[in-house]
Amino acid sequence: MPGSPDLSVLAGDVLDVAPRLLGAHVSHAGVTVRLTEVEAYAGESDPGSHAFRGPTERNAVMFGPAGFLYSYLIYGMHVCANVVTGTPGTASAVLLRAGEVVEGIDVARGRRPGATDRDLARGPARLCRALAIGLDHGGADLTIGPVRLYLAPDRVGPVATGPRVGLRQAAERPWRYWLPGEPTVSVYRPAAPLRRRPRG
DNA sequence: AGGGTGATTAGG
DNA sequence: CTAATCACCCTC
Repeated sequence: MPGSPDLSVLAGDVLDVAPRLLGAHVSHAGVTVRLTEVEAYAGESDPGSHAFRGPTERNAVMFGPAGFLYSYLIYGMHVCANVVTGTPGTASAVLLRAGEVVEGIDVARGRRPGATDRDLARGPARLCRALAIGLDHGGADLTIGPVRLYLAPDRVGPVATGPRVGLRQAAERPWRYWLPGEPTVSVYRPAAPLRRRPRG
């Protein structure tokens, strides 16, 4: 259910905004997902962020105003989606890591053959697949569409935090946020160490 | 536990 | 141009 279409809260600090996105709804092309897990990326001050080394063609939208979509291709196969936050110049964003399909589940099933309902949007690339979010949607205004974001009108209960998934840089920052107890929260191994440690 | 896949980026 | 890297998912 749509909350407020006013996304001005996204202009705040990304560490405040990220947990507020839990419980928000993302809608596109017949499917709606309720977010259960996100990660904060703090732009040029964050070694884990795509914007750490400054503006490039790919990350340009992150340097713009809040409320736009940053989508990118990872490992030659998968698309991941972020909501741009903060004020122009800050380049911060929130990665949409997982959610529960609350609308259009038959459509989502068709896009994720073989997946269980729990896994339909469990993981950032799976979430994009279930929602049919592609690279073309990068730069889209989330208040106008086609991809729409509806913030949760009220507080959503307890929020858990922990290290972000899959990063080798700044892996210790506890900037992953999720709704504890939700079955749709993604679970993946931490990033592999650069070199194997000597046995011990 | 291991492999697929191709854009993006820095550097010569 | 080359080579390294990569905010992942699937299958074995």
